[in-house]
Amino acid sequence: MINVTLKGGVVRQFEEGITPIEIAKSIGAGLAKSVCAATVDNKECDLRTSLKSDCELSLLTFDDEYGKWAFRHTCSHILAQAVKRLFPNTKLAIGPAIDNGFYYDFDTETVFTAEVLEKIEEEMRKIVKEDITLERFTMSRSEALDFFKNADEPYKVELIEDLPEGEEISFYKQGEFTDLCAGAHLMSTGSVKAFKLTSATGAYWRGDSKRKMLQRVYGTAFPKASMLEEHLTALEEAKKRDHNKLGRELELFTTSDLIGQGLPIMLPKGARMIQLLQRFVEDEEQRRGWQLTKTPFMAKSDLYKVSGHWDHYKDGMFVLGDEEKDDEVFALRPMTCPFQYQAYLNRSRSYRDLPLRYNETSTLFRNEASGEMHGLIRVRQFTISEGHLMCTPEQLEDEFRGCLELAIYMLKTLGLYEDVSYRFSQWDPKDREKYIGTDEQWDEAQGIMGKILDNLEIPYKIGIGEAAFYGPKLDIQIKNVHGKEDTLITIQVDQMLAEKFGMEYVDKDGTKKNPYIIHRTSIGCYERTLALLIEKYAGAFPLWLAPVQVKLLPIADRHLEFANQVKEKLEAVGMRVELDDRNEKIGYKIREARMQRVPYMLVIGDNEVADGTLSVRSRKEGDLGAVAVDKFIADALVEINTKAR
RNA sequence: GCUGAUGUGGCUCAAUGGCAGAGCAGCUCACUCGUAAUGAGCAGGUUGUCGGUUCGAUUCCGAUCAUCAGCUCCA
Repeated sequence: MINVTLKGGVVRQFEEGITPIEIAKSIGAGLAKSVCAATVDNKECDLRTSLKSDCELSLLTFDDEYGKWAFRHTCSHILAQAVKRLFPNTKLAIGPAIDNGFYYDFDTETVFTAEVLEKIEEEMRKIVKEDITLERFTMSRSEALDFFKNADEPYKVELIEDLPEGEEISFYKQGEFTDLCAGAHLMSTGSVKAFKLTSATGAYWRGDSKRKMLQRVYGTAFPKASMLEEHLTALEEAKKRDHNKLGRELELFTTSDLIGQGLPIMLPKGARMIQLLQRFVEDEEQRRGWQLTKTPFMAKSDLYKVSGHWDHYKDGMFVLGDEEKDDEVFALRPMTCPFQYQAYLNRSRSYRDLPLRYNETSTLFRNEASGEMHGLIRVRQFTISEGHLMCTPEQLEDEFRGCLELAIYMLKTLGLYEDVSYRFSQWDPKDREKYIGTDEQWDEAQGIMGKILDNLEIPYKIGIGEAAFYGPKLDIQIKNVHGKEDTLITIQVDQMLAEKFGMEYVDKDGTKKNPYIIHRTSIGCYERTLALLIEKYAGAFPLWLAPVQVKLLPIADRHLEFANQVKEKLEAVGMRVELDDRNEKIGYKIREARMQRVPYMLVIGDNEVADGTLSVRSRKEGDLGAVAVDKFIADALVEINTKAR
């Protein structure tokens, strides 16, 4: 007999070898039906695992992260089984659960069009109805290899070949379908009550663009139809916030086939917002001891040869001229680093000059591959709140913290702070040619940065192979409305480029040393940040950022004179005001102003003209009634200056 | 760059191997109106671009450009 500690600290005795599913059944039929996976002594495991000794057991349902994972993973097996039934020649690759769903990669001649996906769904419904039991069993590595060689599943063979010798390999079998698989699964296909295949796309085998492109089917699954329905509705709602749609509707930006891909045109309202952000950033940076530089948009190839960009980044640059034919070749800058270094090199530096903080509102050009552009998030020309900070080793930690605090201040002001996560981006020693510097330099830089991050108690995950070619990064990540993650802000530690450029300072003892350099952005790229703001606020921006803050809505022509007086008054204090002087009904004018997400609509009629008031309508709270003009202005200015939402 | 889908007035969407249509937006006129759409009229298109097949192409075929979903890459 063994003692099993259940939820709430209840200890119960069971026969040795009992499984979590049996324990769930002993507790209740309802739980046995809804349980998806388990943890034993906080280790995730399958419901079929036999328990050999005293342990702590949690039974996980769909409400638990890992339960969800097991549920959706099982659905990916159902998908694979259905595909194999319909298209027996299909070769299977991998099929994991992911955020909000699952996918499975297939190699097949059949193109998975929408109609084919419908057929596959139909077959999946049959498999669910058949309520097939999933059986877990194991094989040795060599048996497993033979099994998949016989089954003519080359991708599975490759996966097993990569596993260490002597490893016991687990399988799950459901009816005629058997798949290689670690991790937990449901007991039977019948539990997967609601699912949907959402899309089919291409995906490289093992994420390697040199290898074959497979077909990836994405789907999602829930225990109840109502939950699926809710999820799909939420996706539809999210689409309405998509900056690429909303930003165009609100006339913040547009694109032109004649100008080209990844080159958005900022329309007056979008340009105004970027100007507001830029002024805010430059002022705040100045307050924090940053000095503005203004450096050229292009340079001779020589500069990039010193920095290493020519060797490591040339494909990503717009090169002007032909290296073979021309005496001099120029390139548009993809980064500001080497330009600001030339500012540092303007004269000899002493330790007294450090830390030296250079910022710049810097437009960059990157020749992104054609399939990678997306709205304002991924573009070929963008403007970044750039900065490079030269300091001594002793100053590094404090200065790094200062950069991080600035970034956090920006995020909090924008209201994005709660939405970000941190990634410590490290190099990949297996991919040596992507980086400059020695192993020792990388170990040192990453060691220092790791220590700083730990001291600052930042909760980060590690991203191997995500470093810049010259050093590790702290990336502040954010997800867009579709759940896709991008880097919003980055802070990097670099101890290599100073040496390459001969950047030195004279230390107290009279010796020359290379400074550490922190590369950082405070608010990120204005285009990308704007995109995230559009999605965050669904276009209803905080008052300080709203391109139009107030719309004046006179009821009839005779109110125009007063409306114009109010307009002048508001503009005199710097407010952004529009006057809707068309011959339209007030309801119509309000409707339009609301669709433009204007924060305050001011209705002006006979009463207002007589009393010198404004009938204030807030986009959030609706009709607020009459307010004296001066009071409205005073309140609005407070709201703008506190950057309150 | 790769896989797949899409491309029809400013926007949302119809239609067809034989004169391209609607709603919204726009313009004009009337209405001067109190918190999410007043009515009437007018105008707006080389069906992304280039080429091919055809008596005839917006429709079929090819190329190209752009957009979307994803992969790879990346701020």
